[in-house]
Amino acid sequence: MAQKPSTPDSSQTDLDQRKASILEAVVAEHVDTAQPVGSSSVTQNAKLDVSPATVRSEMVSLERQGYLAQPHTSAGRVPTDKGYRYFVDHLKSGKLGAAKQQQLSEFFATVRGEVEDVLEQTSMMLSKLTNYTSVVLGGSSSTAPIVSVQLVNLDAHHQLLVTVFSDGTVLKHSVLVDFEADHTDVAEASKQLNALLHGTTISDRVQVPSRQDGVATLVRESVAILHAEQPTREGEQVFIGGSSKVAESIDGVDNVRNVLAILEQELVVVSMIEEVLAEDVAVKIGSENQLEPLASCAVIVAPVTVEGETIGAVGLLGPTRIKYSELMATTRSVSEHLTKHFEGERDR
Amino acid sequence: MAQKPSTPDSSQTDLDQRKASILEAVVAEHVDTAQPVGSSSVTQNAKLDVSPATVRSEMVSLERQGYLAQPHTSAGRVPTDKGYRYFVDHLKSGKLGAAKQQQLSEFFATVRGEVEDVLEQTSMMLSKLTNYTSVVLGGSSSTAPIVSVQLVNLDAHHQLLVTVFSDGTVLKHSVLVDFEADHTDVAEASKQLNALLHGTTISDRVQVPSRQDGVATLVRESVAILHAEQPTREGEQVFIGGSSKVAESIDGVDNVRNVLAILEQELVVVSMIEEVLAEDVAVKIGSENQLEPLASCAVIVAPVTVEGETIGAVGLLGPTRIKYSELMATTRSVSEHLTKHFEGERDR
DNA sequence: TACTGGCAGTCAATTCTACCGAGTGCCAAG
DNA sequence: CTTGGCACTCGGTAGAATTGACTGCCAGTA
Repeated sequence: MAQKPSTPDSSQTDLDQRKASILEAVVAEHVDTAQPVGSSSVTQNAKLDVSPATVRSEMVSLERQGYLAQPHTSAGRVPTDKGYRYFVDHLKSGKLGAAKQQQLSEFFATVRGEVEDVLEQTSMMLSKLTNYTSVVLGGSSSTAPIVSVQLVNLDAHHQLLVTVFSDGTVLKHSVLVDFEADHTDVAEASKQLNALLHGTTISDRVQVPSRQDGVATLVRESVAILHAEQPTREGEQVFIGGSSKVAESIDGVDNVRNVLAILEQELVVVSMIEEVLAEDVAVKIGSENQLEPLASCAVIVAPVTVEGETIGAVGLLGPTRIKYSELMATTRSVSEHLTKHFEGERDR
Repeated sequence: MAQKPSTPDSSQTDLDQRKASILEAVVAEHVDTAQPVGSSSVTQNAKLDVSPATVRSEMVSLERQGYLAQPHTSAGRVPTDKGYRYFVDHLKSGKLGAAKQQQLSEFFATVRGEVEDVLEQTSMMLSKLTNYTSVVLGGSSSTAPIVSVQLVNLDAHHQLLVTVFSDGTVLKHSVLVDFEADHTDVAEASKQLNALLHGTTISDRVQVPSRQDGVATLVRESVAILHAEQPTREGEQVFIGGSSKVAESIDGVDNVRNVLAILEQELVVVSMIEEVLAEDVAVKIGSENQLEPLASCAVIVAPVTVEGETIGAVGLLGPTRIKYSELMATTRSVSEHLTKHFEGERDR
C-alpha cells in the first residue's frame, strides 16, 4: 500500500483529472470563505459526479502528496503552498472583468505628470482597485539619454550635480572636492560636462580630461559619480500603495507587524521583487518567498518593459488565499498599461 | 452634597495638590501597565500618606470633574484625554536620559547627504529610538535663494523646469505651451530665467517680460509656476518612519487599519501636523485630534526652525498611553539637532 | 472636619462542563 | 472502484460557577 498505482506514473509531478478538479474546488472555496473545506461541499461545487466518500479518499491521497493539509482532525482541508502552486501553474490565464478593464483604461487615459507621480498614483490606484497592498518599482537610474548636466555651487568645497534625463528624470548628487572652487571654475566645469555628456546615457563611457587643474578635477569627479550610478541600482524608486490593507488581509498582529516592517525597508522590497522577476515567475506563494515573515503571503509581480528593457515592475502583496486568476490578470494589465504609457511618452 | 467646598474655588480649572498627585500616579501606572489602576496601588506609588479609602473618595471627585474614567464598576480608573491633558500641561519639561542623548548626538554627528536623505534617516532613527511611528516634515518649497533655473526640452510642447536652491533642494515642474518651441527658444528662455531669478526666493516677485513671442511666454509661464509653489505648500515632503509600530502600539485591527490609512495620505498628515503647530501646542491627545480615527492616539510635534522660520517639523504618533515626558524631550531634542544641522549647512 | 478600616456589592475575566455538529477514517456491500 | 453507513474526534459555543480586583458607603476615631 506504499505506492498507489491508480494512474501509471502520474503521481509524482502531475495529478489525474479528478484530483486536479478536487484541488481546484478546495482552493476556490477556501479563497472564498477562508474556512477549511470539507468533502461534501467539494462534491457540490466541483462538477464531479462522485460521492463525498470518494472525494475523501482522494483528499487523503492529495494530503499525502502535500497538496492539502488538515488544521486538525475533523476539520476540512486547506490548500498548502504546494497546492496553491499547482493551482496557479495550471491556471489558464484568466481575463479581466470588463468593469475593471474600463477603470484601468480610464485611469491611464487621465493620468498626467512626472514619472514619479504616475508611478505613485498607479500604486495607489492598484491598491484601491484590488484591496491589497501594491508595490510599484520604477525607473532605476534612467537609461534615457542625458539632456542637461549642471554643477551648482553650494560652497567652496561642495557642489551639487544636477542631471536631467530626456524622460524627465532628475538626479542630484553631492560632489566634494578638496580644493577651493570658485564660481567661474564651476561654471566652466558645468559647460564642459554638458558638452561631454549631452546625449549619452549613464552606461556610455566618455573621455574625461586628465589635466590636474580644478575644472578638470570637477569634471572627472562628476562623471565618475554619474557612472557609479549604474551598478549599484541606487536611485531605484519604490512606491507602496495601501499598506493599510495589510492590516485587513493578513491576520495575526505579529504577522502584520512583520510584513509592514519589511515594506518599510525599501531595499528589501526591491530585492524581493527582483528575485521574483529573475526566476521568471510571476507569483511567489508563502514559503516560496525567501523572507521568512512573508510565509503567509503571496506576491504577484509583472515587469514593465520598454523596448525590451525591464525598467520597472508592478506587484501585489496579499495573503496566500487570494484570487490568483483575477489578480494576476490585473497585475499584468497594469504593467502593460504602464509599458504603453512610457513608450508613448518616449515617442512624443 | 452637590458642591464640595474642600478647597475654595480650586475645583474648576485647577486641582489641589493631592488630587494632582493622585492623577499623576494614575497616569504613570496606567502608561506602564496598560491596566486600570486601583486606589491601593496609588497609595503605594504616590508619595502620599493616606489610606486607599481617602484616595478613593478623591478619585470619585476626579472622575466627576472628568479627569478619570472607569471602564466599568469595580475596575480601577483610567485617565481620560482631559486627564492626560492636565498631566501634560503640568509636566515640568523632563530631561532626556544620557544614553539617548548620546545616541542622538552620534547619529547627527555621522549623518550625511542630501536634505531628503537626512530627513528620511532621521525619521527612521526616531522611530527606532522610541518604538513609535515618527513623522518628519521637511522643507516645503525652499525659502532659500535660487541658484539656478533651467528649462529642458522634452519635446516641442513640453518643457521641464528644473530649479535648484542654494540649500540643495531641487524642484521640477512640467511646463506646457501651446506653440512649438525649438531648442534655441528654450535655451534663450533658460538664460533669461536665470538672469531674472538667480538670487531671489520664490516669495520674491520679479518683473516678467510682457512680449508675446515664444521665449517671453516660456519665461512668464515658468515664473508663474514657481511662484504658485508658495501658497499651495505643494512639494512639502513627508517622511514616515516605522509605520509597522502602529501595529504594536495601537490595539484593535480596525484602529490600526484606520491609522495606517491616514498615514498613507500625506496631505492629511501635513495638515494634521500644521494644525498642531499652528496652535502652538506640542501635543494633541486623543479626541483633541480633528481626525476621528486618531481618537485613540497621541501626537507629539516639535517645529524645526532655521533663522526664525519654521522649515519643517518632527513628530511622533503613539497611543494616548505614552511616556509623554520622555517622548516630548526626545522630540524636542531631535528638532533642535535638526535645526542645528541645517543652520550648520547653511553657514558653511 | 478629615481620615480610616471594615464590609457588602459589582462585574469582568476565568474556568468548567456539557453539548453540538462538521467532518473524518474505516468498512462492508454493491 | 465506488458508495452509504457508522463510530469517532475535536473545535466552538453556551451557560453556570468561581474568583478576585475594585468600588462605595458608613460608622468610628483623631
